[in-house]
Amino acid sequence: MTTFNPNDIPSRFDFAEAQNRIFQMWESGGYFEGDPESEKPPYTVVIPPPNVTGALHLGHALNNTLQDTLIRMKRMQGFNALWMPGTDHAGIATQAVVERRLKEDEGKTRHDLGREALVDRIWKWKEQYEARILGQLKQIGSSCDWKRTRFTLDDVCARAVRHTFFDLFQKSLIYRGKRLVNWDTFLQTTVSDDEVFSKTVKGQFWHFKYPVIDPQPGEPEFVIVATTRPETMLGDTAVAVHPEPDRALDRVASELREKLKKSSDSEKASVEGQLEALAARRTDMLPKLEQLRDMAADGRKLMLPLMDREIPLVCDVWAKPELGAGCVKITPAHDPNDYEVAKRCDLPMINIMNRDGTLNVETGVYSGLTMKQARKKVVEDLDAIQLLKTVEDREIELPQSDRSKTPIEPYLADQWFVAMSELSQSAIDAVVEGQVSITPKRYERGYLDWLGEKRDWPVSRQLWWGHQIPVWTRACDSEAEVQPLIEAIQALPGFDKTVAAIQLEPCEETDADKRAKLELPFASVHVCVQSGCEEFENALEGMGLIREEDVLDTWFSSALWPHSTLGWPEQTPELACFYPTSTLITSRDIISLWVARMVLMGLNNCGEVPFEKVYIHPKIQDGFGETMSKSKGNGIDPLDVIAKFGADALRFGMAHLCTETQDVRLPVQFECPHCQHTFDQTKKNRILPKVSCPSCKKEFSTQWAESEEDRSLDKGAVISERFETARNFVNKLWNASRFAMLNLEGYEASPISEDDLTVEDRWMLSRLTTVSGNVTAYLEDFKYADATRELYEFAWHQFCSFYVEMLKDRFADEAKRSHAQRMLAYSLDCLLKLLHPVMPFITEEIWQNLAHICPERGWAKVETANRCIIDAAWPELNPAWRDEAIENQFSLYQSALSDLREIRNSQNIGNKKKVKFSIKCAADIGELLQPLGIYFSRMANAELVELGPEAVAPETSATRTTAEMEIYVDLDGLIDIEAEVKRLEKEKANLEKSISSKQRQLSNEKFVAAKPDLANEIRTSLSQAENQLATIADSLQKMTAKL
RNA sequence: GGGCGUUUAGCUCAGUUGGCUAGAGCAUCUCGUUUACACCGAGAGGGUCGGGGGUUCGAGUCCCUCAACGCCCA
Repeated sequence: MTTFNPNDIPSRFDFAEAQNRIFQMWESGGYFEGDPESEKPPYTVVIPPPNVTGALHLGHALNNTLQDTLIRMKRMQGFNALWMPGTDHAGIATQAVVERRLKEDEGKTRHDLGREALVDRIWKWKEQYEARILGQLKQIGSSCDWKRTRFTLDDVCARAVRHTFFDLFQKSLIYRGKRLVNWDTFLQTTVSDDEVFSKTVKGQFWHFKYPVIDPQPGEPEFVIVATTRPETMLGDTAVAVHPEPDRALDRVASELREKLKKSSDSEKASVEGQLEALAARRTDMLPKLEQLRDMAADGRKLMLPLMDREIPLVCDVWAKPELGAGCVKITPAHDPNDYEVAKRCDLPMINIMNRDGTLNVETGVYSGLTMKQARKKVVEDLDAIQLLKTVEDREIELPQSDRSKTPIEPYLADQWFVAMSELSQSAIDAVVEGQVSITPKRYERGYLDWLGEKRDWPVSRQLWWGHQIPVWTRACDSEAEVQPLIEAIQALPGFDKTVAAIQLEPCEETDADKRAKLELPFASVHVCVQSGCEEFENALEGMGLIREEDVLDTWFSSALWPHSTLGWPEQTPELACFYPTSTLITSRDIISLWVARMVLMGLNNCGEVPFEKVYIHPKIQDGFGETMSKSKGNGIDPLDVIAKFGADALRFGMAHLCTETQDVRLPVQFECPHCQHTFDQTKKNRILPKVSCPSCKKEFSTQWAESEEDRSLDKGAVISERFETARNFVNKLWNASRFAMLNLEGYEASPISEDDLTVEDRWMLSRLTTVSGNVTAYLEDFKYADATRELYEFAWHQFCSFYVEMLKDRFADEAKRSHAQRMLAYSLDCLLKLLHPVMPFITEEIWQNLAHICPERGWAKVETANRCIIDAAWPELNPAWRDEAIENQFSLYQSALSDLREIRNSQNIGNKKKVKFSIKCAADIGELLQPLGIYFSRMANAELVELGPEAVAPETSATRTTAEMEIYVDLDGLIDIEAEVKRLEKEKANLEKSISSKQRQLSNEKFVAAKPDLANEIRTSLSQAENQLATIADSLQKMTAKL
């Protein structure tokens, strides 16, 4: 071990070297570990598990910085802190990545591999990427208890999932039903709504004629319907007309008139045109629409062409009388709106599609065709029998799968649902009654509204990667089969209510003939099996029950995260100690998907809310106000920021941006790998595979580089200059500490008596007390920006710029040296601790360096410093040290100092030239300033020659005034009269403005009557300002005379 | 379409319950290497607080309205 020598400390913090070393020291020292046996009060945070596939982005950096800052403060405050880490298996996202890779590298689909082999591959992928993402979190400095790292698909979580599913199944809160899903025919899976994007494409709008069966005299022989998807007509089960076409047209017209009032001139013509068209329509079409409505009411039926199926004419508001023919064909199994109509009108739903997107047996001769082929044939066939009326070109919105980039087909499928009514209510109550608080409070509303809808939660996903649903099913063709089957199951060895639960799902189709035709069973028997009962599962399979292939929605396992990670359903010591957790920190887009579901699952499984507080942090956008994403090319990799600025700067920058109301805008720059020049990213250059540096003109590659040539170029980092401030602050702190250590030679710890404290010592103690109190309160309230602003201001502009500067004089004085050293060590100690939660690495490094010279610290009481800052005690200073009088005294000094410096600047007097000055002020003010008078010399190279009521202005002087003082700088032989006159004139104008505004206020009788105290304050400051004005006017006159 | 939020200096943001001449960082300009730090120090310039209306003795702050932008849910 080398001996520590402060002279060896470099002038810059080598964060790249220190970060890994320090992190390993913490981790191997067990500092991150929560102890379930501890006597200390617990404080728990569970990480929002990042997707295993994803690389870390700045949103993660922000999210984890905030969690780490909080958990580090709590750890220092003496809590038994546990930050629970882990990753999410992220169902479709992960499977899609691996499948795409399989396709690209080997030209295979998942079906070529089979379920087991594919899942095996995904696990391997997961191992690789999980290590990467956890490594990234560690680089940020996250003090998670890494030994406890969980994965939503590992054994512990799987047991919790299975246990929960079984419990809900048994309570009949899980059931199977039909639902229209977004079907990706390429991946052959459902896709959630947020994985569907809409694309505008050129398409056609076909108008068909459906014959009316037995039209009454005067009634039309055909009904016209229009569609952009002709092939879906094979699954039509009705045609709808509006029940009140007259009123519907009126409403549209009145909406248009409203719009006309508001619209600009350019829009007016188009709206007026629409109104006219509507009026014409009312004349032409309304009688026909009303007739159709009456026909529907009368039970008229239509003949569905090509299929020769009778379908009803129904009334429903989904039909839009203002559009097309005013009638709409209803295909319940393949259109979300039609699905709703079918539910309202009790229509049959005919599924016409196979899982691969081809048409099924329901479509007769069209069976086996793709949608595209079927479209062509349907149109041709209709045309052949003269039922195709017209075709028009039109732009249509086509839903696409975000994963496979292929069109989405709406599809009716068997799905498992969680019944939400009771569960939602419990989660609503938890927030309404205050067991869970959400910060900022405005997010409560979205949470409550979403839960209030109590929509059942579809939890099946047609994937292979995930928790396979633990239900075994057998279809029974007749009623007679059901009871014997159930009895046989109950008679199986080991059957027990704790092992298996049975549900009977009768077929929706009650007509036996139809069931036979559609090959539907009479009923399905579902058996849910608890975990760890493989023999029973085998027995079920022996009886012909087949396990459900679908897996659960990822959010199902995420919903259990706060308790599953602690070992539930086992009653582990961890669960007893750390549940409910304390705080959850996450982003707003998953409040309903994740936060709400955790609350209701926590209540269901544990009987207690999963966390007491939820903090929703801002989202990060680029300089254009767009969300950052890899697909836009504007995503900043936190590791690039760490490489350039250091982890502490990244963290401080993040926390500094984290304000209450605003999302965070972070202008994005490229950094040239050749010359390190940084320049703004634009919407143009951020999508290029290579960019040339405007400074050195050399080219570098970006994330888009694909060609061999582009990829051979060095890659440019995507960063943000916004972290410079934080990096500079890190450097400032580093150098202030370096200075301290260079001056602490011969340090001896011993208590300082209160009587020996100087004014500046008392000021520092007062400031430390105030700042530590504020920072603590801010962090407890999630006011990260306020906390970091306070620390920045204090550390830089008070501790460094004043206290350390003043200590320099005291170090030079042998008699004062030892005392000054002790005060410096003490205040630096406090400052480091306050900064540690936000800037853990540099504070740990300085802390341990400091320990080499000052192992014992403190002013009133001396104690041996903790070995590591990470678990040093959080500063809790005696509130009695807050001293407003001292802080005011200090600000007098500061304002005098800044006036002196301003005079130096405006008079262009070099720093090396010593000046003399006087301060004229009341006697009591003079007494306050006296002890600080010596510091004018160091900080402004100015000598205070006279102080007090008797002070007079020298013959040639520059004058400044404050409310309490007049400052005269003797400028004999130095003065730039013109500059001084200019300055005085400006000052005079300012004062006059201020005075007249005060006078105006005071002459306002209502104001003086309403706020007498405030009026008095203004009177005082008015008289001060008038005095200042008199002084300035006097000086101005003298100076002008010399011109 | 419904809900939430934002609009303050060239840029990114603060601005408590309405109250004295609206603040910070970066950028710009001027000066400066005095025993920590040029990733530094001192100073300066720069804002009719998105538009309009209202309440009030007094509005960046409260209310109404319009506009633009962002997010969430349909």
